[in-house]
Amino acid sequence: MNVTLRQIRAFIAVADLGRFNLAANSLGLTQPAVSILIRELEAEMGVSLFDRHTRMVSLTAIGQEFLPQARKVLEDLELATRGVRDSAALKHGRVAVAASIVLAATIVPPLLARFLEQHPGVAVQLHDMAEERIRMALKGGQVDIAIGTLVDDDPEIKATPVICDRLMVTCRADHPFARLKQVRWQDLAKERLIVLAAENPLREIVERTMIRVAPAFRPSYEVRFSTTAISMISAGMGISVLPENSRQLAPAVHVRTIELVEPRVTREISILQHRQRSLSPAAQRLRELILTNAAAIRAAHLETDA
Amino acid sequence: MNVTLRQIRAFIAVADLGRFNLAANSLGLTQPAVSILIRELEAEMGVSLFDRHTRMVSLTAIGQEFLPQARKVLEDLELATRGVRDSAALKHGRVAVAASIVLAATIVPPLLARFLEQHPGVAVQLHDMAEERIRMALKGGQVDIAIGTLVDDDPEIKATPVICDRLMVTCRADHPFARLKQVRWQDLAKERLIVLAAENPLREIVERTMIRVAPAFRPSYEVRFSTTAISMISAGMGISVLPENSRQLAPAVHVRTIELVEPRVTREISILQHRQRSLSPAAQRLRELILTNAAAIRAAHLETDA
DNA sequence: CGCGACGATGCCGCTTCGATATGGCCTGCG
DNA sequence: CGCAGGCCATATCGAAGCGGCATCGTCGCG
Repeated sequence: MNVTLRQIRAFIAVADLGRFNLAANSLGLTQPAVSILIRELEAEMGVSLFDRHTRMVSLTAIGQEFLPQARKVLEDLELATRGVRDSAALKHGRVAVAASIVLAATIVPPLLARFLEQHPGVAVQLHDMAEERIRMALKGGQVDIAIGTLVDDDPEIKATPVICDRLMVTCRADHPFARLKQVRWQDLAKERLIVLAAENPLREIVERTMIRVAPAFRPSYEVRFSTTAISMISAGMGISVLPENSRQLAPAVHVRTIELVEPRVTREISILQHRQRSLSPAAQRLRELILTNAAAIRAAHLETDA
Repeated sequence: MNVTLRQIRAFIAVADLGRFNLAANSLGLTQPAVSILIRELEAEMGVSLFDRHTRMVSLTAIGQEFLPQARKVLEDLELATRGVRDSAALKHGRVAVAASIVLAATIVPPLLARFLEQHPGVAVQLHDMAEERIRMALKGGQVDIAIGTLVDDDPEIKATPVICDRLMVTCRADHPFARLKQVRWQDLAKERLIVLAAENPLREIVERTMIRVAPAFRPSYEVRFSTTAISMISAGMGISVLPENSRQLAPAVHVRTIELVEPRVTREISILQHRQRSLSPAAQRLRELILTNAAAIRAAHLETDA
């Protein structure tokens, strides 16, 4: 059994048009070609599908039964391929992107907004999650791409750097630091420092650096979310070391961010993706958009805050 | 747009088997051929459907989306063509059916008549044969289906019950029994009983029952065919226990059938078929027709006789 | 570090497909 | 009643598509 699509297309055309040569025309073939296609199909099925009167052809009972089914097969195929093509063309499709809570609240939304503007048919899901969970979400396939920091190299995950995020001191406007242009890490040793919970990759970075300039130093508070840290700063409970981006989370009036030097510490924010899995067209496009726009968008944001 | 069935078949095979060369094997092609088919399909759609890691291939998100739809198209096509082919077979097929001599003379012919009315092109053969030979005819493939009784279960034969046939006393109109509504088995003990030959399954049933109510009883005559038995009854030589259906064989004026109780004995008449062999469309259709019509036809027959 | 498994690619022969030409049949018209 | 015009079937030939073979590149495993 080897019915071909060409045979079926010919069958439908002849059934619809009632003449072999008309059908041939509509298929861009010649009449003998159609004749042969129909003959093959009939041989395949072991029945004649058309009654050939000299003046025209008409469907046999069996042919009539077969026609709607043949139509449906062709339609379904058409639909399926169009679905795929549309996904490819970003007319629809979906992309799930993960981002740390801070990034999901700062630089990511404008990027997604721009993406959606260009591709309104695509469903975008933003999963904001703790940094440390991103890796698993990528591996598990819950998200297509992620925006975040890769602390240690993972063979399964590919990272493409997008922007560099400086670590800054965040303190209240009435704190002595607030009037300085720069603060050194060792200046932090005398302060009450609010740090993030141990699971957060940022904590690791802060600790590694502090240990070099003030080995005996102990943080005063430990919180899970940057937003909490900022609230505490705002309440005068201490200061914190946070990525530059978090500045956008702070109520601008009460809190200041000051450059932190000796050493300058940056962390790379990258687009993360599973190394083996290829990106869907939508994800692919979003990735490109992020790569080309991220710097600009970030710059714009910091400016408006400053 | 010109997706071909070969491409789709290749796509499904690769998706299922996870390797190009395995898929190629299952399709009866070589690996490069499959490679090209997939490449063409992907080009057609404008997306890659598989991620090729060296060790194996896996579906992309879009591929996963496409797979079930592709499957459905192929399945629908398969179904449609099979439908047509079946219809074709029903147009000029043949079916051989076996039935016991009694059934072949009573309920079977009207069923075949109705079948032929609906499917005039089908050649139907009715093999009337002794009950005990039916099983071999089925196993040997001489007949497609049979109508009869399956005495003991046979693993090779599948039985679908159609109607229940009561055992009745058959006697001449001037016999004392003829005026009764019911006769008990033990009443038979004093009669001259005509029984069927030992090969006939019915004989077994009659004997088993009689032995319980009259252990010492011996039949007076033994014949091979029910028709013979009825002729003998008609000649006043004795009475017999026969299935209700045989009544139709009796010349109505001279012979009566009376209900036989204590116990009521019935035997199931089933459609028999070989368990392994699948039925041809014509046989399949005949089987359905018997199942839906047998009861009605039998009822009609008994009524006209009564 | 080399071997083996797997997919991609290039080349060649064959099958298949379709166009052209032609023939047969029926119908409609003169 | 015969001829002309549609219409489908058949035959032949050329082209293209398809599949097999050989080979290459790559990655993973021992």
